[in-house]
Amino acid sequence: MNEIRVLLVDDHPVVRAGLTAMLSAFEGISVAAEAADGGAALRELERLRILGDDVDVVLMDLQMGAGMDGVTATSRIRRLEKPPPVLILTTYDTDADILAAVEAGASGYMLKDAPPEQIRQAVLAAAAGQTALAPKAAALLMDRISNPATALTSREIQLLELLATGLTNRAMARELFISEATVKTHLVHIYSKLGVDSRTAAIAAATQRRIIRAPGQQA
Amino acid sequence: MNEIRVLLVDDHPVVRAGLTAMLSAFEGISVAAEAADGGAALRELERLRILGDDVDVVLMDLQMGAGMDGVTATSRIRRLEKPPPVLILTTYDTDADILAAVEAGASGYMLKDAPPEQIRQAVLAAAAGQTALAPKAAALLMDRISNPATALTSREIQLLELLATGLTNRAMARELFISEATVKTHLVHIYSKLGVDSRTAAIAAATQRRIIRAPGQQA
DNA sequence: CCGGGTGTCAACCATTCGGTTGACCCCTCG
DNA sequence: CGAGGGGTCAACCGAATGGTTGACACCCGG
Repeated sequence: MNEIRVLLVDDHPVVRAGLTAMLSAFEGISVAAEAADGGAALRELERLRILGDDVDVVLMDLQMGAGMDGVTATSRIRRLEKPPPVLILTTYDTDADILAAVEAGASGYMLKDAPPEQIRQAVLAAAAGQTALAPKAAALLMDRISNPATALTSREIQLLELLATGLTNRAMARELFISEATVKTHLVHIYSKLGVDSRTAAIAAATQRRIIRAPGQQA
Repeated sequence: MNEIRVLLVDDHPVVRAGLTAMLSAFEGISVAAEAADGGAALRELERLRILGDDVDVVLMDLQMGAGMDGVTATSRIRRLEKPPPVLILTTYDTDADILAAVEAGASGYMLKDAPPEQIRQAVLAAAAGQTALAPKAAALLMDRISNPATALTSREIQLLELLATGLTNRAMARELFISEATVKTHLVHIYSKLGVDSRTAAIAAATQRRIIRAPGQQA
């Protein structure tokens, strides 16, 4: 059978080198190209397509130091014609990251500290059109379905992230291009879902449950 | 001349593979051993010493999924007899990370997104007993020396910790057996020292600089 | 002994925040 | 097509917060 051709997207040369070494060591997998950010990834895909030389799986990091981030890149890729499956391979497993990735159209979510064999399995699954989820990611999505009442929407999580950076309602409104009234509405919903009654308590609860990352934990 | 022998400490197999591939490609550098966390690193060092086969540089990640973290491991290593230089190679460049690493006795601080050549230079510098700092790390240390006026009092830190749990001023006052007025006074001082102007921003700033620990952030 | 930092407290005021009600649009799913 | 959920917005009110000024007591070190 044909080799599975992978496009690596990660801003760290070290990680790209590691994945290249790791994946190339496996039978049936080869690294077709690398990119340091989302924009470069899209250009690579375009270039390879012109060569009639498509990739079977995109292996994408979420956090990029600069340029287009992984979520944006994933949704862009998924809007191409006949898009390749995008397998997220990242460091974190917070609700916010997982949800954003899945909503962007990722077909899998793996963590970088996974053993090589698991990463290989995930690449094979993605190439076959299946999904491969890290346990935390799978659990989160299951919980979403069974218990959507206490689940925050992605918009609410987005707000929560801004909240945790210390922004005022007005600043968040400007950031999200919505009115201050809407921000307050969202906050009320967030409070009730988290069982708190103030913004600081919401931050505490959200970081505690790892719904968001504590500020400073992020790139 | 002799090869520079490196001990890799990183919890991600992917990163270890990448560094091994990258460093081995350079003339004069070889990877003597790998470890997945601080404890394993110390055991590796011990083992290699018994074999009379010391390493020249320890390349250490700060964030470990489990086991001894990089800062602890660094200070332990530096307390050995004739300790090898420890070069931090990590993802983040927050104040707290850099300061903790330097205080633990690291002889360098590099970021994983650095180009291979810079990493090579840093390893060579560390092996030669010199220091190698990423630009942001260097800038931070300079700033610390010139501007130490941002130190919080222990009472203020105490308040900050309560603040991060989401308490109101009244609740903090009750907790500390002081009046609400005093709480507000402290808060104003905290704001000015942290360069913020709201409680949520104070939490963000304080967790970012690891003046306090984010609630529930222990992994 | 006095200056300065720390911790404490009070009164005041403008702003923001928390919470509610009600409303509209859009999409999806039954 | 209708119901429901998500997202958006507005107006309102009481409560909390932020910001200021001024004050007092304590302790340390010059």
